[in-house]
Amino acid sequence: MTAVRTRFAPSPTGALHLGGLRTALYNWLYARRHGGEFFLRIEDTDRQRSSEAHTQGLVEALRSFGLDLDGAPVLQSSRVERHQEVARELLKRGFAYRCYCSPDELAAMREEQRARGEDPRYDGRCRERRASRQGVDPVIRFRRPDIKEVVVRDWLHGEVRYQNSQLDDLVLLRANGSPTYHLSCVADDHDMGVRQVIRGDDHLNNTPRQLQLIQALGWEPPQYCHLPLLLAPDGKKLSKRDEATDALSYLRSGYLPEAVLNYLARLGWSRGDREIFSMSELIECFGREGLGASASRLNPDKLKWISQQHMKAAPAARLVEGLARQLERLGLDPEGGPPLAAVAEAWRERAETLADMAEAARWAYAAEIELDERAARKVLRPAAREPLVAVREALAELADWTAADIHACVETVAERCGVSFGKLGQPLRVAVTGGPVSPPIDATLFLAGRSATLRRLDRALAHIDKRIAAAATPAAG
RNA sequence: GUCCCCAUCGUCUAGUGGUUAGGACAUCGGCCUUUCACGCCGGCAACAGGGGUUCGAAUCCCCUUGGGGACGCCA
Repeated sequence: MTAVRTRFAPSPTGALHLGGLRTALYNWLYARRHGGEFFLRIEDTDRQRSSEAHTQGLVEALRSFGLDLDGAPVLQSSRVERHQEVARELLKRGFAYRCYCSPDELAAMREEQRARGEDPRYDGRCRERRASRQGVDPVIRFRRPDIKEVVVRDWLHGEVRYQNSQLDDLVLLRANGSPTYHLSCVADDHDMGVRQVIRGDDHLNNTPRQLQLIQALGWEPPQYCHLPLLLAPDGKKLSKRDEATDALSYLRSGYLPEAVLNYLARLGWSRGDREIFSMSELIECFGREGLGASASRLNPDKLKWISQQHMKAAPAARLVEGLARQLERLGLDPEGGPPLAAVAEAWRERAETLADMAEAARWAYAAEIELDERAARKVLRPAAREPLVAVREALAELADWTAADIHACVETVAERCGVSFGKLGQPLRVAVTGGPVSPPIDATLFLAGRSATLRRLDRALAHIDKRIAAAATPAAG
């Protein structure tokens, strides 16, 4: 049995984006599924574009989604000495050489190649060079081995063959001595003991080069799995500028992390007809057999549905925690209103996200509500006055403010006034919540609390009276 | 341009030579109902095109088309 050690290796040049999160998830799931280890490596060898803030952001983002790491994150930049050592080793053993070509010279070379209709690639002009060039710091180039083809074995793509002639002598160390991607990636994976490299499809073409390097170093290559890319809903490439690609934005908008992960897992992976997975079920079920090879588009509607399914199943405590955060975002104070757990229970089946939940529960926490004009016009009409007055009285005298008692009370009043439950319930709902939509009326009044209920009923009654008065006075004009 | 990858309902997908091509989201009807939602029942909807192989292809092979990726002293 092979040991399982996976890693997620993003470069800290921006926030964690959805595609990256999915790659991280698959690596994490595979490791957890097989009792292996999952590492995070920050590929920050390009100091220009990397930032400390982004590194922190990536670490925190993974934590927010519950993808726990084995060991501390590895900063690639902290390993340059090791990379240089590997490069020197290659140099010593003749697998690499110093190249004195200037960037301008290389650009000119590529241009000529293109003009001649050839593929632009380094022609190896420094391969046999002995002498150094005055005042020029050389780069170290890998000496591509002289074999006819390289075969990449991939979980998803099977055997992918590359003609050696398509590969060229890649730069291992820059003129300033810093390592480039291929070198550091290969060296780090080896040193970290990574056995499964699960990464985006955009790396498939890099793999033959890395394989050659690994071979020259006499190391054991890892298993490869190149995942298809994620596309925007319109089928276009996911743009980094798009807000919807920032993984954390989904948490901010009130999606449960496990819902986002469930959704992402199912984009490119399946297990029969099953759609909903808890995190532990995901770990239990995840496997390479279920992986698909074609790119998939993001579908916000499906995400919402999955989110709702998770809202229905989530432990109350998780909902409460998230709801508190969302209420805070809306500037509402949970202290003044009903218990969050009660609100969460009332809405877990009718909110797609925690943000929806908070927004829908606004009336339960806001000091005052605003009457929805349409709803008020429709149900707060003169005919509703009498039943509302009656129910107000009955509610004021109710011994216990419980949902069951409220229900009985409303039912009794409706009967006494000769109207259906709904005919009384809807005006009541609009009076108390301001709008036409809320949980069942008994739960709604219970959540609003007695004093707010009575106060708002009085206001609604006043509203109706104003209407009656307006109708009595001939309209001007 | 060269190389590489991919291709089943609008979307996510099941399917691995013989199925009425299944499920889910969305959508459209209906039921339930105190509003909304949940839930339940039902409808619409797909094998990109063309060649092979085979008694038989969504499944295997080739070509075309379409989409994506890679061709850096970026990662």
